[in-house]
Amino acid sequence: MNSSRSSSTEDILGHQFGAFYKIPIDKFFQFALSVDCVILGYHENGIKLLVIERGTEPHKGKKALPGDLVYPTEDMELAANRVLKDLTGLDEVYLTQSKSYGQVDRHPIGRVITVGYYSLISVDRYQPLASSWAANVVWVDVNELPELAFDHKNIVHEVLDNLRETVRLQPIGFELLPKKFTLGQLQELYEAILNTKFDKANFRKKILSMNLLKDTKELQTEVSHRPAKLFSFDKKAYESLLKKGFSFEM
Amino acid sequence: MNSSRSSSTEDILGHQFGAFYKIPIDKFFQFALSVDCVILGYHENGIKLLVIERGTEPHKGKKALPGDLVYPTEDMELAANRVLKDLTGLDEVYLTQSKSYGQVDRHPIGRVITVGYYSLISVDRYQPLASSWAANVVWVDVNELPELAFDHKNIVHEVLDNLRETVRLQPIGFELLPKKFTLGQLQELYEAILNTKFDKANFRKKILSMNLLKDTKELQTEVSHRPAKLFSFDKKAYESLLKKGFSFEM
DNA sequence: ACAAAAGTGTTATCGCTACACCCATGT
DNA sequence: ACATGGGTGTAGCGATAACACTTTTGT
Repeated sequence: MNSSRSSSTEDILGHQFGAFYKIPIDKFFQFALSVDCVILGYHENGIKLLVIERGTEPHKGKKALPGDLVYPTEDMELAANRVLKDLTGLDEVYLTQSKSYGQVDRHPIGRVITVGYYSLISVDRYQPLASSWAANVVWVDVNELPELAFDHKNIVHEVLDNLRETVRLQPIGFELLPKKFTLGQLQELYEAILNTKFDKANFRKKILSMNLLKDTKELQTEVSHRPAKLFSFDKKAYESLLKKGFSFEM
Repeated sequence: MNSSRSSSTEDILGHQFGAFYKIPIDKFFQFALSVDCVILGYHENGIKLLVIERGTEPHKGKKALPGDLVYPTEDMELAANRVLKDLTGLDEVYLTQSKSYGQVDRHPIGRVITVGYYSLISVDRYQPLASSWAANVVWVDVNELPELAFDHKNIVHEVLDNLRETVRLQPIGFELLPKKFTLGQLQELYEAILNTKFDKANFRKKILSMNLLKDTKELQTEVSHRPAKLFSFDKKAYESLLKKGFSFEM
């Protein structure tokens, strides 16, 4: 792709500030790009993060976000999907770009820019792949994070901040639940993310009044109390409401 | 910094997926990194974007976001500040990272990843620098965007979406106004960003009830109607309210 | 019978909307 | 005097918080 790149001192990129006049353009093509995935799930009333244990230096033995270098001819979104798929077996899940991190000294081997991605997955769909590194994968509670390699702690915290904002304004919480869920589960999920308590009656009235949930006519089974109705998120309804100016808010 | 980088096939970075086993690590250090700045101001009841006209190919003659390549030893936030300072003479203004853009084919010269930054400036503080390229700098209304080079239109639109969300949840609108402003100006600003109308009385009651504005005891001058009080944003008050669990919302 | 969580109804209050009205200044 | 935007008060409505209560299942 760039084998024929000019290495003259001309301002080929057209940047206006003269910052790199007289500096060969090749000198700027020294960066590597990686993606790091913040994969979140919901389990046992808590938000859980998928981390791997590093087997090599630097930061050997520490927990880290799953990630990888991006190939020079690979779109970075594709790379993030690749990491996610390799690790969890899942694709077609919620996957969104977060921030980028590029401190000069963040990686000992050279200038590596990393782009954070975050993914919300339904834990019941997750089956760790039977591969050599699967043994190193663990879920940790986001309220009890271990020490993480590189600047991964920053990445996670910024994602969680972002999630707390987004979950209030967009119906993405459902990504963390099974297709069919009870209102109780939904409420507990919101309570876990936002670290609050809601009144049961009021929570139900609010969410049901939005007409975003479809009653599946099924009931919970194998619970030692009154079984709850199972609902599913009605994406079609949401999209048609959006067009009419509806805005989700919790 | 990376002149001593190993080019063995070892998995030096410790990535777990085997994606690049047998591929020399050097092959991954072929990216360039740039920053592109979405510099927004508020003038004549509209949100304005600072663009430059490109003098060189590709996209010669088109309008583009001001940006530059990042030096291999430069932090990208620093690069964004550099671009902003070179162009507007301003520093210490609101400058935040937006998304990154890395489509394989987004730049003809090679694999250039760009990180979008956005900045909110008070137009009354802006003085275009007297430099050779200053003549190519223009403000355009964000509702009447010209064709933009590269994927810059995407960048601008994502920043504006982001701004509309953020301005409702954080008191950043003030960055676009002079230090001292009237409630009328503040209301017009919110109306311009969110593309709505507010009731004057209600807007005032809401914003004043937050106790975030300091009455400067000064009045507007040279207006042909009753002069308005001038307020300033009380950052101290905001920060101490934050600690008590206050959350801004408009 | 009891525990445990599902599910519902009622009331009081708070906040927001809509709208009417007055005020100070320049022309 | 009038035009213009600044600035304020209030009545009514709707959403929400708080809380009590009933229902259905398993043990």
